[in-house]
Order: sequence, then C-alpha cells, then structure tokens
Amino acid sequence: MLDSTDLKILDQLSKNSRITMKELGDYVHLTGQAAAARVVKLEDQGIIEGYTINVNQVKMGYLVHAFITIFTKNTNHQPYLEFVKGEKEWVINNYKISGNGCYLLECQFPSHERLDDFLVELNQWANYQLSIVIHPHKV
Amino acid sequence: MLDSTDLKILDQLSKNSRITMKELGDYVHLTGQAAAARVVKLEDQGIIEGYTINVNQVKMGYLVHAFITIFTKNTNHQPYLEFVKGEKEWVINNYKISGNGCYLLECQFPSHERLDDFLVELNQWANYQLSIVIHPHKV
DNA sequence: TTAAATCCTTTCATTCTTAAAGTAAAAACA
DNA sequence: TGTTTTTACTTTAAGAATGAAAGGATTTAA
Repeated sequence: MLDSTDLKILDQLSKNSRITMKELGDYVHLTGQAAAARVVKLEDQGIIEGYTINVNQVKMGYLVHAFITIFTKNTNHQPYLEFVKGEKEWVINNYKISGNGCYLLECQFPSHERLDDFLVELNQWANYQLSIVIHPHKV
Repeated sequence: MLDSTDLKILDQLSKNSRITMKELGDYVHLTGQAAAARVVKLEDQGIIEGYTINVNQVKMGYLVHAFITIFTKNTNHQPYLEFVKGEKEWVINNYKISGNGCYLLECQFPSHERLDDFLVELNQWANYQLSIVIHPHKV
C-alpha cells in the first residue's frame, strides 16, 4: 500500500509541512509534480488528515499542563461530558480509557488558580486524580 | 504582544498550515507580503515552533493507543529513561509528572501482543499502571 | 497480444513568493 | 514642540513554484 517513497514523504512533511513540492520531490528523487500527486493520494487515502502548526503553549500563556484521571460520580457520563464540552478553552483531549478511571483529561491553564477553579467545577460531576506535567520530553 | 490579527493567523495556520500567504493575507485583510512578514515574526518569537501534518495512526497500523503511569523501581530514573530512549518506535511522549507516579508514558502499538512485549521489558525498570484509549474524542 | 491502468516526465501558462523601494503612522528623543 | 527613527504596511517586478495537459514507459488485466 505505502512504499518507502511515501514513508519518506510523510516523514519530511511531519518535519516541515510547508516545504515546496519541488523540494519534497528533490528529497525523494521525483519531480515536484510527481511528489504533489503522491501527496494528493495520501490525502485521499485519509493517511494525511491535515496540515497544522506547533504553537509554543508556554509563550501563549498556558503555563500549567495537566493530566486528570476522571472517575465519574454515577453511571451516566453525560453531565461530565457536557461539562467538558463547555470547557474547550482549557481542554486539549478527553480520552475515554479502560484501566484506572473512565477518562483521561488533558488540559492546560495559565495558572494554578485557573486550574483550581476548573477542579472545583469538575468536582460537581466527577472525582479525579491530578497529574501535573513537570517536563514534556517529547520523543 | 500579539494582536487579534496574529491570533487569526495562528488559528488559520493551525487549521491548514499549507495555505498560501496570499490566501492567509486575504483572510486577515492584508497583502500576502504583510501576512508572510507576520508569520516570520511569529517564527522568530518562537511562538510558531514548526509546521507539521496529522497522520491517521490507525491507517498506519497503530491500532492500540495507551497511557502508562510509571513508578520507577528505585530512586535512580536513568535505567528507565534509557529504556524509553530505545523504544522510540512505540513511545509518543514521556511526561515527567507530579502526582500519582513519576512519568506518564504515551505509546502506540500495532497490537496487544506488541504492547505486552513492551510491558514485559518495561517491568524490568518500573512498575506501571496501564490505561488503554477506547476513543480519542479530540476537543 | 492487445488494451487499460499506473506512474512518471516534460512543457507551459498561471499563480505565488521574495526582495526592494516607497509611504504613512506611531514611538523615541532632543 | 519638532525631528528622527522605527514599525507596519503597500506597490512593483523579477524569479520560482504550481497545476494542467500531453506523452512515454512499465505493469496489470483480459
């Protein structure tokens, strides 16, 4: 399905999605047009889902990054899920999980005060276990 | 520091980082040249850290997404950290955390068999608590 | 063996980018 | 207060990249 050229293209676009198709072509020994055609195919296959940027969240004022393990208070998760839906400003991901807890909620906040405000609200709908990220260490 | 035009630019690039500077300029009522200059400034400020793609990990064969809370076996974390460094194929992020556990390890695997292989190795250096993602629900 | 499909290149018109010069408004300074 | 500097933008124009079309080579299917 995917050959080594496709994998190189994905690798290169992961590192710099604004590269020109000509440069991308040079990298995989194809013309820009051929590289562009492969990229369109990867998009059509749904392998490339989108093009985005990495933003420095600390410089954007989000100093606190937290993972919160959620234990909903009753079997109906809807109140919790509605709460999360209304907190898009802070919530990065809400993973439904099996294991310890029902959800793993990834959030970011400008301060511990804001985190505390959030936890007070959250506690209406769920119990939780808080983990604050000290250092990201991306791999 | 950042005005509303900068925020619109970041928002637009987050949605599609391959947009032309001309289109981006149209969106914020500037010429392509002025928009490009703003983008360069955002890069220089370190607010835009990079341009990347979203890849469908399931279509790439990574069917299992897991968060593993790590409790290192002794106070020296180095053996665990060395292990993680050698497992780049599976590890997405290794967050150092305060709270429950020492690290939160985000991983992906093609199968539960591969996950099991990983856990057996991991268990040489750390105890762990496993959470498998059932549904991502990005916000 | 022929027909169709796939994947690539070449060509060329169109569009985008980049650099330079110029303008206007705001900020810094005497 | 008046002058200079800086900042942010536009316009212009050359150079580079893109996208569409035509064509060739190789593989797949009939």
